[in-house]
Amino acid sequence: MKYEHKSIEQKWQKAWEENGIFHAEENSTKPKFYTLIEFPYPSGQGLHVGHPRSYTALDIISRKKRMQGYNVLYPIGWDAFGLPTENFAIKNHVHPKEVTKKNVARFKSQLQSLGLSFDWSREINTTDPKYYKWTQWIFLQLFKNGLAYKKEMAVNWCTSCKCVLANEEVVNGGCERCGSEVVRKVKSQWMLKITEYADRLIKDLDLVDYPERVKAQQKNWIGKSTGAEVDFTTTTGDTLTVYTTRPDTLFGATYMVISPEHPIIEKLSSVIKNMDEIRAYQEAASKKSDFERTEVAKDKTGVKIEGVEAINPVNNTQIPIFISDYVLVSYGTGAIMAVPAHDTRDWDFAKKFNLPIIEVVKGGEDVQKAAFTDCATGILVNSDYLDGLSVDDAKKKIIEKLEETGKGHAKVNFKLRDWVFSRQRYWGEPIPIIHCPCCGFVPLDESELPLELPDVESYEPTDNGESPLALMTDWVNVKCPKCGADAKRETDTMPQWAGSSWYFLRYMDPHNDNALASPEALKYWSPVDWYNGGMEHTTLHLLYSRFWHKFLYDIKVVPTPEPYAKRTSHGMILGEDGGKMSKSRGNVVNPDEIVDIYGADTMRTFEMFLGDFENAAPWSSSSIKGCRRFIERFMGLTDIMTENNEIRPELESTFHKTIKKVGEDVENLKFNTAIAALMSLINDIYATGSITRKELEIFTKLMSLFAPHAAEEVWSERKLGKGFVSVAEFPVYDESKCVENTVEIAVQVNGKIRDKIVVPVDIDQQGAVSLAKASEKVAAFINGKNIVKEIYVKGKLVNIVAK
RNA sequence: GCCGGUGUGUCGGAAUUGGCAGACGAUGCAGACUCAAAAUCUGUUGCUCGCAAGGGCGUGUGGGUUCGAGUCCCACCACCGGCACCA
Repeated sequence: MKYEHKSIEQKWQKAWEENGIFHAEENSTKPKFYTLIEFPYPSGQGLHVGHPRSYTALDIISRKKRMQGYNVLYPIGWDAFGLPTENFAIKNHVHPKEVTKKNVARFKSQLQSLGLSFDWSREINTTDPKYYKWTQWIFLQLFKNGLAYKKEMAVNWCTSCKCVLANEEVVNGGCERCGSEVVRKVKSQWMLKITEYADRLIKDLDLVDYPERVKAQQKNWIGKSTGAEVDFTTTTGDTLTVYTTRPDTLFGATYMVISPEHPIIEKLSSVIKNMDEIRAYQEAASKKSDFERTEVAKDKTGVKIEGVEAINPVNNTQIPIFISDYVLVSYGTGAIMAVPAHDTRDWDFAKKFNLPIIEVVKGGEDVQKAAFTDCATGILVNSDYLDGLSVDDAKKKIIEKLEETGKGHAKVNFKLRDWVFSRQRYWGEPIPIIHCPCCGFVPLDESELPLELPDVESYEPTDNGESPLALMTDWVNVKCPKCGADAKRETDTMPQWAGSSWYFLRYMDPHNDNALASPEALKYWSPVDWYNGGMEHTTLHLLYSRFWHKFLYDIKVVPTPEPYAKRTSHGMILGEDGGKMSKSRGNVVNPDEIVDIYGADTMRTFEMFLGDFENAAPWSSSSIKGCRRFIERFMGLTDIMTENNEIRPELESTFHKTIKKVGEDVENLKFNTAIAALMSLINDIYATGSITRKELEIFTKLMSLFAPHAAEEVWSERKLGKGFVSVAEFPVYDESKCVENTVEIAVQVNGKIRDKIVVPVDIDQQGAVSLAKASEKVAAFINGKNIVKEIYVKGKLVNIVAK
C-alpha cells in the first residue's frame, strides 16, 4: 500500500469531525475520563513544536481511554487575552479582537492538522463576553466574600509593559514575559487574598497526584514557617513585636533590627536622636528595588537608633535597636530579634557593628568564629529555665511561658503574598466595580454581566500608569448603583491568569448562560482526571487555579476541593543544537513544515519517541526519518497480510507482551518505550515474511494511538473491523500467554558471564545448575576449583562461585 | 545557602527496581539492487588486546555492602531547574 500522508490525513480528519467521534457524550452511563492540556495562547507566531508534545501525549491517553470504554472529555480552547496581542494591535492599528480572531484561526487549523482528538464542539475563548461574564462573576463572588480588596502599596512595575506584575511574574528582578526591568511603584491595586488559602494550598497537596518536583516547588513558594511572635517593650513604653522561628534562642538576643519602613520609626521620631541619619538610610533603601536590596546580600548595612532601646522580655536586658534593609517590611512583623550566635545573618551584622554574641545553644564550634545553626543536636545553655533542653523542647517550653505571661504566642508565617490582580492595560477582562465617592467600591449587579470591553481609540498604555480605558469618559462615568451619585468605573483590567484560573470548569458545560457550568455537569466531570502542563506554570497558573477552585468549593459552586486529580509535566523540546528554541538562535522548527514533509503521524510518533517525555530533549532532523520509515513499514504490512484469523503461535507471546507493555507504558508516560516495543514487534513480523489478519487487527489498534490516520487507513483498506479504529475496542492481553516455554539465561562464574544457555522456563535450580556446568566454556573456568556456592535466579541466570 | 532533578556508546535514549548494560531509533562503515544517485534491503557499529579462538576494561569520581551494583549505602564532582537576607 502506498503511503500518501497528505490525502490520508485530510480524509480521516474530515471523517472524524463529520461523525463527531471525539465528542464527549452528554448524560452518559459510561465512566468518565477528563484529560486536560493547558489551552494555548494564540500568539502571532503560530504553533511551536513544543505544543504538540503535551497535546499528543494526552491525545494518546484520551484515545486509549476511549477505546477502553470511557466517556472521554478532551477539550480545547483559547487563552486569548494578553499583552502580545495588545502590543501587536497597537503597532499595526488593528483591534485586538481582530488579531485574536486571526491567530485563533491559524492555531485551529494547525492543531487540526495534527489529528488531535479534541472535542471541538466545546471550544472556548477567554475573550468571548459569554465566557468572561463568568470570570467577572467569580471576581464579584471573591469581592463579596472579602477576598478581593483594593490597597495602596508598593508593587512591581514593568517599565516596558507599563503595567504592574504579581510577585509570581517577577523572575530574577525582571518581567516574566518580556524580561524588562521591574521597579517599585506605589499604586492602588486590586488584590486577591490568596494568603487566606496558603495553609490549605500546602496541605491539600496530599490529596492529589502531582510530581514531587511540582509539590516541592509550590510548598517552597508558599513558604510556611512555624515559630512565635514575641513582644519586646521599648524604653519609651511602646511595644515592638518580632517574629522568630527560634524562640528557644530568646536569651541570646543581643540587639534588634527593624526594617527601614517600620511604622514605629515615625511614631518615635521625636525621641530618636539621630533622625537625620535614619532618614538618609530610609531614603537610600527606598530607592533600591527589591531585587537590588536582596542582591547586595554580601554586605550588611544599617543604622543604630539612638535614644530608644528594647527590653528583652525574658531577662529584662536592655538591647539596642537598628534599622537595616536586610529585614523586610513585608514579612513577619518587619522586626526581628537578633541572635548572632545562632543565625548567620545576625552574626554577620553583629561582627560588622561589634555587637555581643552570646551562646545559648551548645554543640557547635566557637560562636565567636561562626554562627551555630544546627537545631537537631544543640542543647540550651545560658538560658535560665531552658538550660539542658533540646532545641525542640526549648521551643515548646518558651512558647508556653510567653503565652502564660502574655508576652508572645506561637505563630505561623508564609512567604506567599496576596495576588496583585489589576493591570493597567486594555486587552483583559474589565473589573466589574464602580468607585463611588460616598459608597466606596460598589460591585456591579450580576445581571449587568458581562461588563464588555468598550471600543477605544487607542490601546496604547499611558505613562502615568493608568489603563487606556481611563480615557473613555463615556464608559467610565456612571451613576453609583447604590446611591445614584456620580461615580466612575474601575479602569484596570484583570491579569491574563484570570481566565485560565477556571477554564477547565467551562469545558464541562461550555454553552451555559445561567451558570459557569451546571451543577450536574460539574458533578459528573469533576475533577480533571489528568492534567498535563509546563513546569513554568507551577507557581503561576497552577497555584492560582487551585486557589480559585478552593474558593469556589467553599461557596459550594464546585464539588471537589481540588481541581486536578493528577498533574504531569512534559520536558521542553530543545533546538537541534541542544539550546532552547528561539528565533535569535535560529534553531526553531516549524511544525507546519514537518507535517507537510513527513505527515502528522510521523510528527506525533517522533515527538513521543524522541526522548523521555518528562525531560527536555533536543529535536533531531535525522531521527525523525526513523519514525517515518516505521509508519511506512506499518502501511506495508497490508501487502503481506494473510487471511488467517489467529495469532501465529511463534508470535503469540510477543503479541501479548507488546499489548501489555504499550498499555502500561502509555499510562506511565513512557511513550518512547511503547513505540520501541511496536518497532520491535514489526521487526519480528517482517522476519516471518507475513502477517495474519488477526495480528494486523491488533497491531493497527495499538498503532492508532500514535499514528491514527495511517491506522484508520489500514483498518478500512483491509476491513479489519467495523467503524473507526479510533473507537474500536482496545486489545486485551492474557497474562498467561506473556511467558514463553523456554528462556535463555546467562551463566556466570564468580559474577562474570561465561556462557548463555537455553532452558525450560520452569527448570529448578538443580536442573539449571547442572546444565550450566555442562557447558564447556563454563567448565574451563571452574575446573580444579572448589565450588563454594550456586545461585539460580529464575529466568535470569546461574552464578557459580568457585575458588 | 536551601529545595528538586540529571549524569550510561558518536547522538536521542533503554534496562522488569539488586540479576545478561547499551533495547529501539539515528549516525557511521561494508555489501546487494542501480548506468548512476536517491529510496529500499542485508550485515555491522562501546573501548581495547589478539591473525583467530578468546580475553581484559567499561554506566561522572573515590570508597563500601553483595555470589552479583547503572540500580543500594557513604563521601565527592559537574550540569540543569526553582527559591533565596523569609528571621
